[in-house]
Amino acid sequence: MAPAPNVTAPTRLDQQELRAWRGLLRTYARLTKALDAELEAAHGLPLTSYEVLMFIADAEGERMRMHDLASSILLSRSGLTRLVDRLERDGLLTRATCPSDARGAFACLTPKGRGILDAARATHLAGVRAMFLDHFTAQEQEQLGGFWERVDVPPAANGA
Amino acid sequence: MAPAPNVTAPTRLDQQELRAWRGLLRTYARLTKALDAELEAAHGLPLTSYEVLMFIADAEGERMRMHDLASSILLSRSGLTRLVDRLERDGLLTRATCPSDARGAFACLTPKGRGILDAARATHLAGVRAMFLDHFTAQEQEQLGGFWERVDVPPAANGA
DNA sequence: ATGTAGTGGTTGCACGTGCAACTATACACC
DNA sequence: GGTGTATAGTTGCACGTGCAACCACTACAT
Repeated sequence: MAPAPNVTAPTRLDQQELRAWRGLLRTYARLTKALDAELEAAHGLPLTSYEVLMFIADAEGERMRMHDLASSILLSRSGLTRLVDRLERDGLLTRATCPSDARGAFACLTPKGRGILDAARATHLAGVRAMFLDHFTAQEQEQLGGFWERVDVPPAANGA
Repeated sequence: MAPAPNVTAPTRLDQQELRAWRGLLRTYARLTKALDAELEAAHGLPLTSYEVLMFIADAEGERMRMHDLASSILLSRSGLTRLVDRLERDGLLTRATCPSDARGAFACLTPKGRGILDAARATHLAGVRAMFLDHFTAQEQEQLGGFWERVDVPPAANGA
């Protein structure tokens, strides 16, 4: 009912803003829920556990410092501690103290962890593609990547 | 429909897939966390509570059925029950039984709830714009909306 | 009317998470 | 060498959430 979609109502989101924003929320919620369920069903592995294993597997020496791990998977350090506890209990990884810094601890992938991860990775990537990536052309994926980068400026500083 | 990028490594995401996918995860995590903190700091209102109030406020008669509310904000029904408990305790809304169906309950906005919501809405929308929407042109927002719609086909059926 | 299935909402319980406090180690400075 | 500050990781605690079981009511069939 208005010629100017954006300017009319600063106290409301207009139609396209709404679609862009709530779509993101919806998509994230649905995808992560579905992918988590899929992974859990196929390998008894929650999504967060998968992410930990994946990051470690792709790191040099198949081990990572707790701190780096926490920031990689966007989890608090305490949250990671418990998560690693569980994974260690299940034999998917072990802790090792860091030789150069006695404060630090490594989380190291075990062969069992590697095995489960390899299987889970196939499932998960297929899921990510089927539910998300395959809906876009290569060019659109590129574009999406650029979109995220734009948004990802931490505090201020929108470098013109 | 691309000659190469996708096909190379089925067991890994290629660079652009990675950017498109992990960017989504990152963006969602960062934005919701920041927006939640902002809202909490400014009005003592967690993001989920805000969403409940917002949906109710925009509904006819400023009231909504629990079930509809739950699906709107992507929360389990039990989760919503507790959330509404809290909001009711804080006087932001009240429950009312449905006259036409005695099983049903309405969640109704109170004047206090309306007041807080109005204030919170300004904060939140400004945040959403500053952190997200303003990084895109109107056309790009439109495009994003289309992207989400594509992904949002529930099970199969990718209607050509 | 009476029974049966289905739906709306709430409760018991367990789980994953974050925050703040704490311990242990590293590093800078005097 | 000793003191103070920062950092790595873990623990106590409380909170929000989902699942499954449950109750209340409706709708429909007999």
